[in-house]
Amino acid sequence: MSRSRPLAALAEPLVAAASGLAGAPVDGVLERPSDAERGDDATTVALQLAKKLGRPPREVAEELATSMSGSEALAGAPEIAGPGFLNLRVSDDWCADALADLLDAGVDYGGGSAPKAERVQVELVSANPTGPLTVGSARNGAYGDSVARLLEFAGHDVEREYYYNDAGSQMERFRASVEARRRGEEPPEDGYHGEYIAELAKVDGDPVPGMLERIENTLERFRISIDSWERQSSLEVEIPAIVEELETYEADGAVWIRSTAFGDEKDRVLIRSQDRGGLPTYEAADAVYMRKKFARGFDRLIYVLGADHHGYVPWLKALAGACGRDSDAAEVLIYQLVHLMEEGEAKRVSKRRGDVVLLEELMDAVGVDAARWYLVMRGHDQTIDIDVQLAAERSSANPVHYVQYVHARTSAIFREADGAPVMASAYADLGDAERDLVKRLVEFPDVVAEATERRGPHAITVYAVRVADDFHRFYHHHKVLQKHFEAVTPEQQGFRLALCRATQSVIARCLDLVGVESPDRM
RNA sequence: GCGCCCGUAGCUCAGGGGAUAGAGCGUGUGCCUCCGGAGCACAAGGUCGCAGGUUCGAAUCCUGCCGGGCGCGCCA
Repeated sequence: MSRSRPLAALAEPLVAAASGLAGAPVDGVLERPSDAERGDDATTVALQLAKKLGRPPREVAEELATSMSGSEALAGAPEIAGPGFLNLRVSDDWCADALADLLDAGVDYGGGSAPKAERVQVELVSANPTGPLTVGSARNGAYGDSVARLLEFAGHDVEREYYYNDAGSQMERFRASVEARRRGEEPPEDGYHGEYIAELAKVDGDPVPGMLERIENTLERFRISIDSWERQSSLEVEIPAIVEELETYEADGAVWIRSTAFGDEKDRVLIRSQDRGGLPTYEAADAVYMRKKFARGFDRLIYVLGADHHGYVPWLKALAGACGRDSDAAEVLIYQLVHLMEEGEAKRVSKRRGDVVLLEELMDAVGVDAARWYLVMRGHDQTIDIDVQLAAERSSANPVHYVQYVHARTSAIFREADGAPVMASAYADLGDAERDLVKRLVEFPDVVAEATERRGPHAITVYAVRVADDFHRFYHHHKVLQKHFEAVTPEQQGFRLALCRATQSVIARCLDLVGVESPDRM
C-alpha cells in the first residue's frame, strides 16, 4: 500500500529500528490509537516482534523507543503503554511539513496510487431498455461509477460501457406492449404496463431508441457519463465464428462450452437444441462480447452486477480463461440488492406491472447529491431498504449535507479573507483540534488507495464524515481571520487558512469521487 | 440439498488480528454582542446472533448451528 510522504517520514525511524531488531524488513507499523489521549500514532510492532525474538514485549518496546528518540517528527520520546504498545506524539513542525506537502500536491493529492496504469473497462447499469431506470439500477450506477472514478484517480485509463439487449423475448414483449397501446388496446398480460408505455406509443417506429434516450438522460442527470454502448444483436452475427474457436461439445442436441475446464461450476449451453429453437444463448453473446472487449485493448474488464447474478461470477471468470487470459482480467463486482419499503413494510414490486420506484423519482424526491451519497455510503455487501417517502423526509438529515457544509464554510472563509496569505508554517503550540485535522487530512492518500484496491467507495464517504467532524470542531475552537478576531496572530491566520484550504480540497475530492457536487454556498 | 452476502447502540450503518467497539439519525441537557447554529460540547444507550476453535490478543480468521436476503434453467 502506498503511504503519504509525511507518514513515511514519521514511520521511517520506527521501521528502521524494528527491521534491525527483526533482522528482516518490517512494514505497516503505524496506526491510529483507539483513544487520542494516548498519542497521535501508535504501533504494535513490539508485540509482534516479541514472540519472534522470544523476549518480553515491553523490553522490545523499550529498545525501539530508545532508538527512535531524537527524530524531528516526534515531540518527545515514545511512550510505552499496556502490554507493549508504543505511543508517539508528532511535533508541531511535522504537522506544518505535512500540511505544506499536502498543499503542494494540490488537486493531485492522494491520486496516482496505481502501481501501473491499465486500460480498464467498467460495464455498468446495463439494464435492458424495457422501461426507465429503477433505484436498483441506480445502485449499480452509483457504485460502478464511483469505482470507475476511483480507478481514474488512481491513474488508470477507464471507459464506462452500457450493454443492452435489443432482441429476445423480453424486448419483443416490450415492443408488443407499445404496439398494443398504439392500437388503443391494453398491453398483453405478460407485457409491460407502466405509464411510460403510453408515452412511447405516441411516437412511431421502434420504441427502443426512445427508451434508451430517456435512460441516457437519466444517467447524465445522475452524473454518469457512458462512453460507449453495446447491443446484443450486433454481437450475435459473430456467434458462429466464436463457437468454432472455443472448446465445445454436443450433448442432448445442444452445443456446450467446457467452461468447467477453466474453473466454472458447470458447463454452459451456447446453442440450444433444435427442439428448443436452436438459437444461441445469452452466454454465447457473452463469449463474443468478452473477446471483443479484450480485442479492443482492455487489460481489465470490470462487470458490476447485482447479487441476483452472483451465480454468474464463475462463468465470467472461466470465460476470461477460455479467451486465453488470466481469470483475474475479468473482475466481477457484486452489490447487494435494494429492497423497496412502504411505511416500514416490504413492498413486492414488478417491473412489468410498472410499480417500481424510478431513479428519476428518487432524484426528484431527495436531489441528485443525496441520492448518490445514499446509494454509495453503505458497503456494497449490505442490502439497502429504501422507502422513498421516508428518504424524502429525511434528506435534510443526510450526512451529505454535513459534509458539503464544510465546503460551503471554507468557501465563505476565503470570500472573507481578502486574499490573506496561506502559510503552512507552524506557530508555537498548535491546538488539539488543529493537530487532529492535520492528521486526518494526512490519512487521505491511504484511504483512497485502500478504497480503490478493495473497490469500496463507501470508505470515502465514511472518511469524509470524519473530516467534516474534525473540521467543524476545529472551526468552532479556533478563529481564523484576524480581521474579525484581533487576538489571532498573522502566523495563526496563515496556518489556519492553510488548514481550511487543505480541508476544502480534500472534501471536494471526496465528494467528486462519489459523484457529489461541492457547493460554495448552501 | 448446494453456493454467495448479511446479523454490531432504539433506527440506519462503519469497523479486513490490537488498548475502554465507533459515526449519523433519534432522545436528554447546555452553548450565538464575533469568520455561516445545516454548527459545537456533554450525557444516556452494547451478552458485536449462539456455541466451539486458532492466537499473547478475535466484532475481525476457522468450524458448526440459528435467523434474514439472493442464487443454483437449453430464462434474459
